[in-house]
Amino acid sequence: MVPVWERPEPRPRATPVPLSRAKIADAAIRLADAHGLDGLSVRRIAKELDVGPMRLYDYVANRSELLDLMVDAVYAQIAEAGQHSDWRTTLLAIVRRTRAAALEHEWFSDLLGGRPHLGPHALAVGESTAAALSQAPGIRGVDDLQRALGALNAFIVGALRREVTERRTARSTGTELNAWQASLGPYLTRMLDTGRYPTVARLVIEGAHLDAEETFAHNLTTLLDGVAGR
Amino acid sequence: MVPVWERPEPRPRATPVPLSRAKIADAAIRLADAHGLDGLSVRRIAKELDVGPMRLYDYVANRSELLDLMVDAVYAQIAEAGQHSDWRTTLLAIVRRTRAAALEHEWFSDLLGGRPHLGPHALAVGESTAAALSQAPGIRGVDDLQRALGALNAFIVGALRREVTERRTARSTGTELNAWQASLGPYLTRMLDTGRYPTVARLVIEGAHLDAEETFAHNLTTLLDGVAGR
DNA sequence: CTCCTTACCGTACGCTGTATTGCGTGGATA
DNA sequence: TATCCACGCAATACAGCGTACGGTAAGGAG
Repeated sequence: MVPVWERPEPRPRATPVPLSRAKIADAAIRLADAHGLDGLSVRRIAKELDVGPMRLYDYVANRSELLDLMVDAVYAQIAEAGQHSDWRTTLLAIVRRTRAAALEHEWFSDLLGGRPHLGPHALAVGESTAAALSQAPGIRGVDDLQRALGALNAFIVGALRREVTERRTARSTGTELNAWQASLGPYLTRMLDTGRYPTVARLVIEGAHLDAEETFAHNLTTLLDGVAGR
Repeated sequence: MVPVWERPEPRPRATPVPLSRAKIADAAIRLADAHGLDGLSVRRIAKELDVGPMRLYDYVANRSELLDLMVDAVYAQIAEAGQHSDWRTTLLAIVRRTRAAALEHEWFSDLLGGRPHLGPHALAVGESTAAALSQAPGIRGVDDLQRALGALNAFIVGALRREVTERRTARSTGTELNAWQASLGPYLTRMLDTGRYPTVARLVIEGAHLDAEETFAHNLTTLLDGVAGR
């Protein structure tokens, strides 16, 4: 089976609102932004487009192909980060856009690292990243590049997942304040009061005020320094 | 609502095979190992235990609490990494066990970073990690520790997700060889032949032979050097 | 004008997680 | 020991999911 991006879009019939993969992806993204990935069903997308559920399967083979489409649409956003003069600013631009995209479309972080991203825009981002990284000092051959790329991607995936997860729990316990205070708070408090987790306790108590963006940037810098051979 | 780990297990009746949270988690883990997270349903677990589906809801509030239980069971495995004399070997031991667990239970990597891990064993692992890391030179205060912990966790989550994903696609295209060769292979080949992704092409062609474990260890070392202020 | 192909759509199936209802039995109490 | 009640357990039911399938109607060709 040929991947989604390669199949020709079925020629639209003379319908009042002809469908297209882009339209489907847009609707899906809108829904996922609003209700999360769990609230995203083929049927809801179809309803959003005023269409029977099975119509979508003329454009997409699976639900997961639909997710691929959404992911690549986000990569298109990310790919708009231009090339800069030196490798580091280029990388910083790409990563910053990635982070922005992940915070705008939180479901994106749920999909990060979950399946290979092979869409054309994902490849474009990968190309820019690899090209920039290959310019770094300390990257001598293909092996160095592959390793460094792995480290960078791992950090991005992990950090963004973490940040989105934190943001979500903060939101769910913020809006419904009693939830945190009535269940997890006391539970955690009691756990920490056992004295079995002194370091964690210190972290929870003393260190809640770190700015997420600053932390992200700091760690990214550290990592880039590391792979660039300092 | 009190979290799973805090609620008392319902006292088992005099049934031939009394249920327990541990037994449920075991069965669930067995099934998830065999059929992945998608093949894991409450009903199948119940059938595995020769029990009606709703029986499980006496021990667990919903499916996601069940996943929490499974995750914490894996953390119990990881927590067996003992303490060593210096911070670095301790960390290496923990991380190595984590990687082993993720490769043994591939679904674990799907859950990594997806929701806060607050089970008692997860907390224990967190404590060991934090305690070890706080001994590293270059970590001066709580803020440094929090940042470094974030970087380390991000790397672990991202790297393991990546590795498991690669292993999965390799397996699915290895067992069903024509699948890769007949769909993704040509697609990728054609994409790379466009010349739009030269660096990626170089990576795909020249650099497939890197050992996963070695790469992981290398990058981990780099990162630890970085956060420890070298 | 007729026929045939083909794009489309409604219906249906097996599955999911979970709420609810009712039964039967074990243990505490008189 | 007899009684009763509470509670452990099962079966049924429901809404929603992804998607296979078969009929229908419409467009182009002869």
